Amino acid sequence: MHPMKIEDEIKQPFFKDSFQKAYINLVFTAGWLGQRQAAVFRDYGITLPQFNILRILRGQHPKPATVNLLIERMLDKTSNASRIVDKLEAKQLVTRTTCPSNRRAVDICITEAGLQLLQQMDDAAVPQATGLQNLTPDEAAQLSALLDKIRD
Amino acid sequence: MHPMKIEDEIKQPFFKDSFQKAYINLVFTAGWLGQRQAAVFRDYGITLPQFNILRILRGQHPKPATVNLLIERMLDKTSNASRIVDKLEAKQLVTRTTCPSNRRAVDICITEAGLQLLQQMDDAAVPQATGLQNLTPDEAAQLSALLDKIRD
DNA sequence: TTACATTAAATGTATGTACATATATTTGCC
DNA sequence: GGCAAATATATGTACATACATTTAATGTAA
Repeated sequence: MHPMKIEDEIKQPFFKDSFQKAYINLVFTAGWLGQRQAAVFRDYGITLPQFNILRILRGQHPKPATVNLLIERMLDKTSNASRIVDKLEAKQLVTRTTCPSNRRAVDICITEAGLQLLQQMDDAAVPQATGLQNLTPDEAAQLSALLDKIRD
Repeated sequence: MHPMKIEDEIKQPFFKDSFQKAYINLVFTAGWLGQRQAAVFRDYGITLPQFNILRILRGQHPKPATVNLLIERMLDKTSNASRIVDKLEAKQLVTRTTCPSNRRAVDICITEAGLQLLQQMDDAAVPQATGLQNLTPDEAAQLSALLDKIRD
């Protein structure tokens, strides 16, 4: 199931124009990458969004983070950080305590177990498996530039 | 909330390398585009996956499609076509009848109302609103080539 | 023809997304 | 102080994803 042009992947012989083709390719490839990543994370008992939140928390450690800070730094701003933290708390990878200085807010901290899990994944070079290995550094930069331009 | 480099979007001042940056940019941009599309579809009472299935069914019309065929042509192969068809059936945009020649399979057809909805969206140039307007045709082709290479 | 594997679709369960709303706390203004 | 607006988080609901399991129909081989 290796090299495949996008036309073959979705069995659509042609596209209206290069814009439609690029769009479909973009959505498809993002899903493709996400699924590969998810498969790796599954071995560690967490999901990609959970991993991303853990990573943010490690960046703050030993300082706590609030839900607001997590949302700010997440890739998907509209997702529900609160419920992702629920799952991490259930796995005892993070702790939740109401912030003493502002009792509306919640201080979220990564636990020792959480840090160990991330370390274990680092050691296995999991985050490096982004799946863009087929590009040269130059091509990766080109890709970033094109994507930035889309959102301008 | 317009031009923003990816560093600003997720408030991460720098990336490990151009691969990590391109990866994060790719996932973020795909989500960004998806959200814009979803907002447009909402006006028509359907979601993006529902729209994609309707489009496939129109391509087959007046021949029916099976669930298997839908999965083959969908962008996300692992999603659950059966349940997306449920929603379309509830809105009477498609019909489901067991295939006479193979009673395991189900013949799915787009209804007149479904065709009219798509026509209405065509007229409003909804599918054209892919959001890649900022690229030149050349850049769109470049983007497609890079994405194909990622999956090689 | 019965028995077993294969195929097509549906269903179950956990997770996440998207958006609206609710609850509690704090802040600012009179 | 008291009250309205703003803020921080949580909850509700609909939809979709991801993957395992189930149900029914078909194919195949002893």
